[in-house]
Amino acid sequence: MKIATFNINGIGARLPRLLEWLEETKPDVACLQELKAPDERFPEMEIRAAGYSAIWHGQKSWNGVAILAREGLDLVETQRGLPNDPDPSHSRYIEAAVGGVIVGGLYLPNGNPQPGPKFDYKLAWFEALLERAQTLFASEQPVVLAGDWNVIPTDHKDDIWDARRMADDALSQPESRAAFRRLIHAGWTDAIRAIHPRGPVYTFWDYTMNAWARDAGFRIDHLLLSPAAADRLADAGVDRDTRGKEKASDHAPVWAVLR
DNA sequence: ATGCCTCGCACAGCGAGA
Repeated sequence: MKIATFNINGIGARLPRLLEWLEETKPDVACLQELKAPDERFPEMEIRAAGYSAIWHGQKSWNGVAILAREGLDLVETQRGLPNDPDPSHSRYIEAAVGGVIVGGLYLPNGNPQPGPKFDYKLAWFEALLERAQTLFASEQPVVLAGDWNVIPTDHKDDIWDARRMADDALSQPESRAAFRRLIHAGWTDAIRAIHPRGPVYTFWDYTMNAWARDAGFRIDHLLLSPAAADRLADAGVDRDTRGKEKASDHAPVWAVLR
């Protein structure tokens, strides 16, 4: 089963690219972030015509998450919004049981500028996610937490093209990284690094600064696997080509295959 | 140090993204 995550940066502007990507890469499950649309503007008909059922948690202008499942797979919502979400007005989490796997689709707050209230919110939201992750972990089911985590795990060139340029950014702060690392220490597996232990693997390239052409990117979109899911991990990667197309999102899709 | 670009909203230019 191939599970992907893709921050599309606007379902309205990105729908043609999204449909093209679904057709080309055929994920079984796709977590989407940054719909930037209220529930009633989710293009359910077009998604269904592409061969996918969907659940979504929209919001006007900002945030918004969805989970798509290929026809034939039962998609059963298990959570909408995080329990103990510090600000439920943000639509940042949706979770479903699909194909025997629990899939949590998340859009972690960016947190800039830091320090400040937005960074505090990022850390508070992370705490609520850690609680949910602990509950899911304890279930001993195969679980995949997939999304835009807005955390660059390390300063290594393998995760970021130039750590100094991002030193003051919320994405690379020690507090953000510590929260991410707590999941790794608790036994969650970073699918990309399990398959590609070394070498640059970027998932985001800024629209500005000619970042894509210079490969000035970093890694913030992750799939974290519970032990029962990690035992089945066969492959993982980034659909870099998607970032190079016209009218592309600034994120590329990331995926993992479970046996 | 700032803007570089893009999105949504709404129809100008701004907030937000990362």
